[in-house]
Amino acid sequence: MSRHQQAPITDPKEQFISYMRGLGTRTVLYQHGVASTLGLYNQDYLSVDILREKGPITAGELSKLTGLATGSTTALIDRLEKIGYVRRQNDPHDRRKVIIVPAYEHKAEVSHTYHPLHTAMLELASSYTDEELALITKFLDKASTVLEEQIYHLHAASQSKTSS
Amino acid sequence: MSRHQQAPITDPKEQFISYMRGLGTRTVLYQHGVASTLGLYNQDYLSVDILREKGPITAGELSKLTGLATGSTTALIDRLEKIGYVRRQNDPHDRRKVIIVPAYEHKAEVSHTYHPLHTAMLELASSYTDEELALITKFLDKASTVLEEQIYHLHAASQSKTSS
DNA sequence: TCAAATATCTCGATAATCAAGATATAAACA
DNA sequence: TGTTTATATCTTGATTATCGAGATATTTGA
Repeated sequence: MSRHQQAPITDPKEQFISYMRGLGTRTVLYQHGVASTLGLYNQDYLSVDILREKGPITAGELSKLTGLATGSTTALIDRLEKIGYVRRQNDPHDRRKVIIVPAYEHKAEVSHTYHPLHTAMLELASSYTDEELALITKFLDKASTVLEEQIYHLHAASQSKTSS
Repeated sequence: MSRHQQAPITDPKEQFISYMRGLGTRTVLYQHGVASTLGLYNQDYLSVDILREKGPITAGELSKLTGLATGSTTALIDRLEKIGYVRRQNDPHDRRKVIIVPAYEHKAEVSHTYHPLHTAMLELASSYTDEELALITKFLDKASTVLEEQIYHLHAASQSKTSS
């Protein structure tokens, strides 16, 4: 995906931001591609990704994180449960809550889709010194924190919009 | 979004990859949040993003990049055209082709959603020396290239799967 | 104890998306 | 030059994700 002819960015910080955006778009497209490869809808694959990171969470938490209505989340979980990617479990502390437990580790096709990017990223990491890699990793951590805050504010804004 | 209790990652390269994944998930969630704020479907917002980077492209190219069927792409373009985000233009070199021209720059609400993240990223960039920022920017460039290659391979695989 | 709040699922309506097909145009071939 | 094949985009009917409202069960707070 080539960039069209805009005014060339000369400020290093603006250039940095432009590359962050480019990486963002490719990330989304990559995830869509993996979802399609696995025969999953985009939100289904995103949920797999969330569960991979967070481990077992409630249906309601998944609904909040994905931004889906609770009914859509139920349907999504049904789909994932049907193909063996998750299972539902009762919460012994709160009988209203349903815990969604990831179960896709046993699914070879899931790790199979991760593998090529994993290898390519290992190779990219290998091109840096230990110090450089540490700097980059720390940067990724900080960038993630920035995005989390932005996501939080977007949600807060839509909450207050809803109640007004 | 906190990480659940996995075995702590000790290898720096594996840690790097883990943070890349975390950033990826937040990126997708952030984009969904912005789309929702703008009242756009996720694919609509992604298309705005693609057009922002690539400038005017044909309907078919947009279909390929988003992975949407051509009919869905037509409907998507209809929606964006309806709210003034894009306009259709004939290609003088090939009368079959329709060029999709971005027109959302005039839409204040679009730049308004970019603004908070832009500011936060400027601030993050400011915490680095010139050399560090250059290293990070170059890294982002390379990571994007890796993702592009992976996207390409995913598409190639699904093409060959289709024709078999 | 009762009322209010919370969690998840059910349900009917809306609309995105798919695949097949239609139509116009361009490229390739005889 | 004319015909056949390929390409580009839109149309169409079917499928299904998603929404918002509502139902039911459980928990919390007064």
